[in-house]
Amino acid sequence: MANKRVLLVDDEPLIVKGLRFSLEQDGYDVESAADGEEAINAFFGGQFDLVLLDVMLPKLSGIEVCQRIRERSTVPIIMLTAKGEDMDKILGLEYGADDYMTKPFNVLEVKARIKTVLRRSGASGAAEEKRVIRVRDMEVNLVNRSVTLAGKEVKLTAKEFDLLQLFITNRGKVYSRENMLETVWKYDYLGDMRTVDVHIRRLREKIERNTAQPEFIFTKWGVGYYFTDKD
Amino acid sequence: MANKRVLLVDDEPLIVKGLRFSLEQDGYDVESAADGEEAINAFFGGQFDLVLLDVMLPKLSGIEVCQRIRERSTVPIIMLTAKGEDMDKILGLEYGADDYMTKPFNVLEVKARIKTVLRRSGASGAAEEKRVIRVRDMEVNLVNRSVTLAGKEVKLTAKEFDLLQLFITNRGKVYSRENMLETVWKYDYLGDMRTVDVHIRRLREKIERNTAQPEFIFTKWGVGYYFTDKD
DNA sequence: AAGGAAGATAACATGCCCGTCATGTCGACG
DNA sequence: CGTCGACATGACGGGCATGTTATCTTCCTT
Repeated sequence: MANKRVLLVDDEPLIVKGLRFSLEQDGYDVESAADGEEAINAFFGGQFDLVLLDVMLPKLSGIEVCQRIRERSTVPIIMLTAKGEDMDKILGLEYGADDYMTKPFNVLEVKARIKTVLRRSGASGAAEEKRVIRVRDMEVNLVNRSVTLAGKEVKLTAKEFDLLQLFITNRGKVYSRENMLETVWKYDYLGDMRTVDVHIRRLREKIERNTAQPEFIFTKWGVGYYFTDKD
Repeated sequence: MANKRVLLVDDEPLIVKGLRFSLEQDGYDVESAADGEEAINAFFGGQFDLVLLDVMLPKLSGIEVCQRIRERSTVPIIMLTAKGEDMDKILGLEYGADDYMTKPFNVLEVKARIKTVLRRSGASGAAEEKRVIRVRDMEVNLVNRSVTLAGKEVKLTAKEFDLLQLFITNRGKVYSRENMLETVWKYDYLGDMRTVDVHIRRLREKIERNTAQPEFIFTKWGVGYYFTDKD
């Protein structure tokens, strides 16, 4: 099946970069536009399954773009709004947006919303993904956000679960710390890289029987971390 | 349309009482059973749209009951498990449960899970409920769990949002403090009633322009609180 | 085998949510 | 109109999630 095509409209290069990277990782085809006019041209010049649309745009505001698109299309639209921006009418869907997200967000959130919106619009297409992932005696329920190890529930914090989800849904893939910060943290996070180490450690303490000899999350020296289901 | 029928199986009267009350409030018909044998008899003696099933039961364990039901029915089943109980196989759905919840839970959670499971099983029946509720210039998005007031986002904590959700989806209904503790708090909460007052206050501070003259959440003297959309 | 870089670990700091308590204020009713 | 009980408010403290820093350990390179 062809990849889903996403039109990403934002004038902040940082956001475009981060989202493009992660969405392409997930098998979306991403086209981007940096202002309202570009967005309109791109949209009507192509075929898209979803539009991610910043509200505050040069030339033509996201709301206007949204309305213009809605005049001729029912494509799912997710609006991106800066915190504190006046969101009247967006949420109420008067302009036809299907969902919105407040900046700053993290990429995992965006991906989750995209899936929800696509599923709701019926255009999901993608085979229904696994809700429960098992690796040996670990079970991760992505709906519940719960984890059991040998049948016993393990309590993870939000970040720990996000990390585990990233790893377990991309087994074998090595993630650098930058990578993880880009995906699991909000995109405006500018803190220390060691933060990742510490979260990995805490996660390991909860899911590994022996943190010195992990069974799930491995260290790739000089690169980052990865998850494996091989013994 | 006829009410959804729920079979509630648990041997702890406190749980049965609390869930029964809240579910009936929401328009479910609730029948209950206190042990495994009763459960089987009740189930095959009637018609149910959903089963809530404690794992630890006298006479016949919840897992056995689940299996027996599955031999002849695909009714949605949500298992209730005590913390730390061995959940192998339950989550993996080997015995055919559709979801599970770890005790202690709060009633709002249970209701949310019930809706999800019913929707998933296609038996939802109920008209798709509103995802966004508007009262004057307040918008509450139950999917996002976000609230805007005159277009500006208001950040609520989990409990604050739960309270608001309870109120706004039952406008005009007066809730006593016991009532709220039963619904929004976990059922084993045994603390002070004043706790409710404080949460109401904090919620008011965020959504009321003037807490002394509320527009949304009113005090019913000697009884409790209620939400109204009237001016 | 030694040294240095990278990772693991421990300890601490901060911020937020939540519950409790003490005190202030208000509303119902005699 | 005064009193008492109920509600509102302010302040405090515990607990948890998260991030930072310092120190120890391990692994790779030479």
